[in-house]
Amino acid sequence: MSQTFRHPEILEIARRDGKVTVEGLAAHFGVTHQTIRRDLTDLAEAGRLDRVHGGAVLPSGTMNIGYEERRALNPGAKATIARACAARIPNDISLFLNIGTSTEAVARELLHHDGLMVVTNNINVATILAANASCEVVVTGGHLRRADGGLIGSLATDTIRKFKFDLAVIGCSALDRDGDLLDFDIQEVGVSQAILQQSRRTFLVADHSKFKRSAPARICSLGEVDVFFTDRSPGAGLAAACRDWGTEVSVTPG
Amino acid sequence: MSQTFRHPEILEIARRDGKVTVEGLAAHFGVTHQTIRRDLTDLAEAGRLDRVHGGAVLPSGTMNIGYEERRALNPGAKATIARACAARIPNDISLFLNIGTSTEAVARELLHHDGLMVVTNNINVATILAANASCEVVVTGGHLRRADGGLIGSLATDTIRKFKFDLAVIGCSALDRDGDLLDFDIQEVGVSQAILQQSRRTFLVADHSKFKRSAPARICSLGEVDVFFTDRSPGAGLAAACRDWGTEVSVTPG
DNA sequence: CAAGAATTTTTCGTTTTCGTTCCTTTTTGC
DNA sequence: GCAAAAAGGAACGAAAACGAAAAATTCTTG
Repeated sequence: MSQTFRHPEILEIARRDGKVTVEGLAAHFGVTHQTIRRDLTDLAEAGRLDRVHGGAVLPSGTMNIGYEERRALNPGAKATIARACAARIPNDISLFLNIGTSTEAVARELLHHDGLMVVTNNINVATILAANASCEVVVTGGHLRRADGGLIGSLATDTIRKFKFDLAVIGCSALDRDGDLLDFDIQEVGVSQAILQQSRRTFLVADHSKFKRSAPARICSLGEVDVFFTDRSPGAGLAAACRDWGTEVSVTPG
Repeated sequence: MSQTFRHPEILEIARRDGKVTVEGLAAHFGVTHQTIRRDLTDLAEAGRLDRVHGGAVLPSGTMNIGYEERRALNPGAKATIARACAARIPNDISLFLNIGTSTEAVARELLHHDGLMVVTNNINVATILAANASCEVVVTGGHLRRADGGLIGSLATDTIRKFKFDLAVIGCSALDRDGDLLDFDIQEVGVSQAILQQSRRTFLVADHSKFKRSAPARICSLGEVDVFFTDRSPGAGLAAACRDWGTEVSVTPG
């Protein structure tokens, strides 16, 4: 099979959106439908995509449906936040990425970084970063939470305690008015706290939908975070609190 | 390979833009297309870039192409062996599945089992079994080997030693005439040996293509395996040896 | 400076890609 | 069901890209 510039990009789009259309790709690349069809046929033959009428989709798709839907939520905002975050991550450092769609988006933006040593308890992050050959990927052990591909429990925390990271990039389920990072799962909270203990700097990535939600378990305060990447201003009260804490807030509207 | 000053810069541009064109590079360096083509050919041969018509792109990186090809090899035979193996695996036990396309096939056949507790150092197995809601999946930690999605190194062996399995289902890279299980990677051998130590019973799954190949590192002898699932008879000598060892051989032609 | 080596450019025939056309298959609206 | 519309596929020619080898240039090194 011959190679084209378009193939890798088509796969990238497919991974991002879960599907691609002949129409959309033809417009995107400025080529005819026939050319796109040929590309999709090639990729399908190589088993990289499943062909459907009008386009193609990712093969198999074992992942939880709810999770896929959640991932499709705010893709633009998430990607923008992730890009801003990735831009502040230097090459050649050790890095932790935890569970969450936002951190997965960061992983996707790190595909062209060099010399990273990434530890993660998120099986999706591991799969994404496997594509970056210059990146060493370490997976913590743990019980697989099928809702989101997270690895949790004592196996995960034990492994994390064996490392010391230059930087941790974490997500959370909710962020309340007091500036507390919250999560639904107490086990995941334990993992997150272990991460914070073992890292020199901490970035939080969370889009504005997290402002409104609530969750039962407290991870830590925003004050313990070095930079908070989001897509909308968190409100006057929280902004003032962040100034006091010395927490930088990076707002990049999607 | 000739070392021109252009090579590093081409790679830099490729990493920045994700791709490079013959046209663009020729203009950038002020040389002819032919010269750029030679550079790209060199870089592609060195595995630093993937050549495409009109230029080159960053290596696709995703799970080694060789792995995808390997998975596509003998799919029928692998599935048949896996089915025979899965039929001998009871419900409600603890189970280890290690690295390899054959064990992945077994995982696929276990999707309808009940109450399993599966530990694996294979990220693909974890993804496959995530679809089985009645199955608890535990992932060992470890360094991600992008060639096949395996998790290896001391993190993996340490985690394995924390468990005791009712059954281990393992694959191997090669199986020689003396009945020794072999592998290419010494680290993976360490993991496999740890698995054998921690499990009460052991199943080996290996299609006949493993009979002809060789590999440098020895895992163990077939004698330490309880049941050997394959698709062709391993030959008179080995069959006799298995009888002596008390190793059951299950041949299911694909 | 000159011979020799290495690299680049030029040239030219071959291969690949891509748009166009025409027709078949699948989906959709009634 | 049936017909219109959308998508798919095969074939062919023009244009672009490729690769090999000869010719020209640049770079060593004595």
